[in-house]
Amino acid sequence: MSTDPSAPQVTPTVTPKAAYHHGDLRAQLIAAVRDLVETHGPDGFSVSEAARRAGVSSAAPYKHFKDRHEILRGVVSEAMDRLRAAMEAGAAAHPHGSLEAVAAVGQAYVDFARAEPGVFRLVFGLTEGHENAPDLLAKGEGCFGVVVKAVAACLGLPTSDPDVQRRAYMLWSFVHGHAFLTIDMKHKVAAARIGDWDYLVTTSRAILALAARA
Amino acid sequence: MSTDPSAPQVTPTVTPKAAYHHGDLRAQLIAAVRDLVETHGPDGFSVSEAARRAGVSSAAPYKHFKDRHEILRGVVSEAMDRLRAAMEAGAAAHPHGSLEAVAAVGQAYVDFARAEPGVFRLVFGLTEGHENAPDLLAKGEGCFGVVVKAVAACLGLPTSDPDVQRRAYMLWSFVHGHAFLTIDMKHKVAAARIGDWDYLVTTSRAILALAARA
DNA sequence: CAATCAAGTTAGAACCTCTCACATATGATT
DNA sequence: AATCATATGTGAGAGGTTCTAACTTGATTG
Repeated sequence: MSTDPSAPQVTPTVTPKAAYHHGDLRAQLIAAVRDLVETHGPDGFSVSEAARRAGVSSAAPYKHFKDRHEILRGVVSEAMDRLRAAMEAGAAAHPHGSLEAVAAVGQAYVDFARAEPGVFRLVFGLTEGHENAPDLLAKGEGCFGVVVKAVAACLGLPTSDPDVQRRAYMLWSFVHGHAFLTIDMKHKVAAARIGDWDYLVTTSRAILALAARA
Repeated sequence: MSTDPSAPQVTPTVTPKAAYHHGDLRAQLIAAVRDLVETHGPDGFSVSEAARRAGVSSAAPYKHFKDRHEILRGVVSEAMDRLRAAMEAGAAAHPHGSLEAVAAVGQAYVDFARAEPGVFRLVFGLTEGHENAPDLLAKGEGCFGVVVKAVAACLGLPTSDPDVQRRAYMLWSFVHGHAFLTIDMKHKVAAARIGDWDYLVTTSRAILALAARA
C-alpha cells in the first residue's frame, strides 16, 4: 500500500497519481505534521489537526498512511534527507580532507538541531515501528556515512578502515550529545558555555589526533 | 497543590498523608507509568491504563497530579534521582581522583540508558512544562555536578575552574551521545562497534589530556 | 462508454483526558 | 466525643482522538 513504486515516499514531487483530488495531500500532511511537531512538541500532534490544516476530513490521511506512526515516520524520513544534505553541504564548504570539513559536518548537525528541535527530537526519539522501517535505518547509516567520509579524507585512510569508523563514531556521538544537550537546556548552561565552532574544531582535532597516535 | 512541603515529591516514603485510602497511590502510579513507558514507549502510555494497574478509577490520578504531563514529570524526577545515585556509586567504586572514577560515571550513565531506554528517552525528551519545573532543571545540574566533581578531582583543580567545567561538559555530551546512539541502533551498529569500558576510559583520558595540554 | 481504481466524505465505535458533583475516611478542633 | 474541614476516592459525562466501514466521486484505461 505504501510501497507504491511510482510514488516517491516523501519528496513532494507531484506525481500524476498524487496530484489528484486535492493536489498532493501526502506532502501537505507531512508538512503540516512537521509544523505541529515543531511548535507543539513531538507529542502535541494529532492526525485530526493535520487534516484540518490541510483542509480535508479527518479520515482522509488514512488513505495515504496506515497509522499515525507512519505519518511521523514520513516526517522523520524527510527530515533525515534534509539533515544529510546539510551535512554534505557543510563538508563541501571546506577543502576536501581538511579538519574544517569534519567540523563543518558537526556544525551542520548542531545547526539543524537548533533550527528544528522538535523534529530533531522526533528523528532520534522514534520508537514505534523503528525496526519495521529499514529505510530509516538506511538513512541513518547514510548520515553516518557522511561523517565517515569526511574523517577518512582527513586521515588519508579508506572509509573501511576500522580506525576511521571508530573515530567517526566518536565524533558523531560527541556531536549528537552536544546537539541534544544544547536544545534541552537552552536557558542556561550549554548555549552560553561554549562557542560552537571553536568547540567543534578543537574536539575534532583532538579525536583525530588520538587516531594518529594510536 | 503539588507543592506540599510535607510530602517528598517522588520518593515512595509513605507519609501519613499519602498512606490513606489506597496506600500511597502517588508512588504506585509513578511506578506503573514508569513500567508503561518502558514497555510501550514514551508515547504509549495513558493515565487510564496506569490507574487501571493501580486498581483505582480513571479519575483518581487527577487528585495527585494536575496533568498527564505532571505524572511524566514525576517519573522523570524519580529517574533522575536514580541516575544520579548510579553515577555517584560509579565514581565511588574507584579511587578518588582516578581516571577510572571519571570513566565509571560515564559507564553508569550508559548502563542506565541501556537498562531503561524508555525512561532514559523520556528524561531527555520531555518538552511540556520543562521550564515550569525548576526542580528537574536542578536535578539535571545535579547530575552534571557529579561529572564536574569527578573531573575536578582527577585534574586536581577546583570545580569552579572553567577548564574543569569545559572538560566535564565535553565528557558529558560525549557519553550522552553514545548512550543515545546505543539505544537507538541496538540492532547493528553501536553495540558491536565498541566495547564500553575501554571506549570510555580512552575517551576520558583523551579529553582530560587535552585539558592538561591547553 | 463503461469498468475500475484512487482519493475523498460522513458516520460511528472505542478510547483517552480531564472536570464536576458526590461519597467517605481521617485528623483536628472544640 | 461530635463535628468540621479536608484529602482521597467514585461515577457520569463532555469533548477530542484514532481508526474502520460504507458510500461517493473523479480520472484512467481498455
